[in-house]
Amino acid sequence: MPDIELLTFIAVKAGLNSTFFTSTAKIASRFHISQQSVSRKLRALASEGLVEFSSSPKGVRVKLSAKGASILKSRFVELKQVFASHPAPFLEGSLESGLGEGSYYMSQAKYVSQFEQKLGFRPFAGTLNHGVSEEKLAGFLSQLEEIAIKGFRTGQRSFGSIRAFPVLVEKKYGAAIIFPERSSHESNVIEVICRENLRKKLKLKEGSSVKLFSEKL
Amino acid sequence: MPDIELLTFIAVKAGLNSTFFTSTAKIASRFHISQQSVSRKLRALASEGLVEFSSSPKGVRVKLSAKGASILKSRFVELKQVFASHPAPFLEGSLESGLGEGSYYMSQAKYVSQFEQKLGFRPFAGTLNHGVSEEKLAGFLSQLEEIAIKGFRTGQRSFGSIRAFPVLVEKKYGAAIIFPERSSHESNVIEVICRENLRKKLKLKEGSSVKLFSEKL
DNA sequence: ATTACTAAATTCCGAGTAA
DNA sequence: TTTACTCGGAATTTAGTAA
Repeated sequence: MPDIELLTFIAVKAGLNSTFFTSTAKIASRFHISQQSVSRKLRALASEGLVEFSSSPKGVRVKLSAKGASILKSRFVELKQVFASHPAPFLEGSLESGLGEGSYYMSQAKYVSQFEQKLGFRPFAGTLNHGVSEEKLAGFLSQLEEIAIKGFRTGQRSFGSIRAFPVLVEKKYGAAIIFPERSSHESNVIEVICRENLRKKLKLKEGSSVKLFSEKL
Repeated sequence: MPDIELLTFIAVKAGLNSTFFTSTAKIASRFHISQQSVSRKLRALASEGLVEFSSSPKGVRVKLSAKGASILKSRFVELKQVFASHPAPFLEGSLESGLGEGSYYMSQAKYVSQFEQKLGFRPFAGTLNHGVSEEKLAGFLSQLEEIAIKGFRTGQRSFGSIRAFPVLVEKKYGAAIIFPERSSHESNVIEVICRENLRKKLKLKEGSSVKLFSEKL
């Protein structure tokens, strides 16, 4: 595998189209490796066709090749995908059947009172199961406020903490995506608690499309 | 030094904020190295504090740490400097003779309908062959949006995918530079598909100078 | 001052395998 | 199925130098 570190260094110093004159020793001290290694690595990049390279007792002259540039470009595009993505302003999903574990939480007063206090609404007893794309979910969640709902114990059992992300269903109805403590975030199905009985109010049935919006609009 | 390849892979898969569940064997086959090496490298990333990592007999769960994200971010900024610096606002070239392979594509309905849908115009049947400097081409392309045109099969043969980069000819006419799947990008001659018969409209002849502009003006 | 060869030291990798 | 340990061999690095 080509030494991307060094290739990137050359690209930054020389740009895409110009040559760059320096010495292997200078590059070596920049990377805290030996002069010999830089010499070897430069020749390796050249033999792979990633740079044009010539050396003399005066120093080395290096230039990115088209192939080298295209390798770096593809890495740039990858990282751009990570850092420069514009998170969607809403998350579209479809209603799934089933009540989900969440319904049970709604019956626990210690959860409900926290929801009321921290989310600003008292949730309807049922929850919506919402089928979404995992990838879009991650991007959408990253722009939401995260609210911690504490766990507690009753005589019988312990209830774990819950992570809640406030959203607006169809830009209107106060709601929150909830993740019980140990859930992985990797499901295609998320649970949504709502102020009202949205299943009725919006006449939802299985497969209905539902959009969740960020509250920051 | 940390394994940036793997770190980038994790970033692309998991994004900045979510966890990613997979197995060391899957990652291994992606990179063509052994399962053992992936295991070792993941633990190395974790011990350097670049990822949060846990493993079980079910698989591995990985998440980028803040430190890991910042390392990738700095590499992103470096590459941005290289590719997004001062790209030429246009690409000048000269009309070459010949029809090019592209003309044939224009006769394939499955390509044409995709062009129409994704590029926003139905291309004229002919293509322009445009002689340009390879170096300038790379820089110019880097600032353009890239649109994927999918390949397909007919009874007789298969047609590969095409990469298309929307441009404006002479700041006016909707067009796109196209690269058939296996072409190398390293030719001096690129093919341009246009909304109209520019050869007539602009009274072009062989050797005529033509300027392609980025659509983002 | 350079680059880069040779050889020794070091690191890295993966097959085999336990848990 | 998993992960990850051991260990022998492969690959990489660098010190010492020649040119």
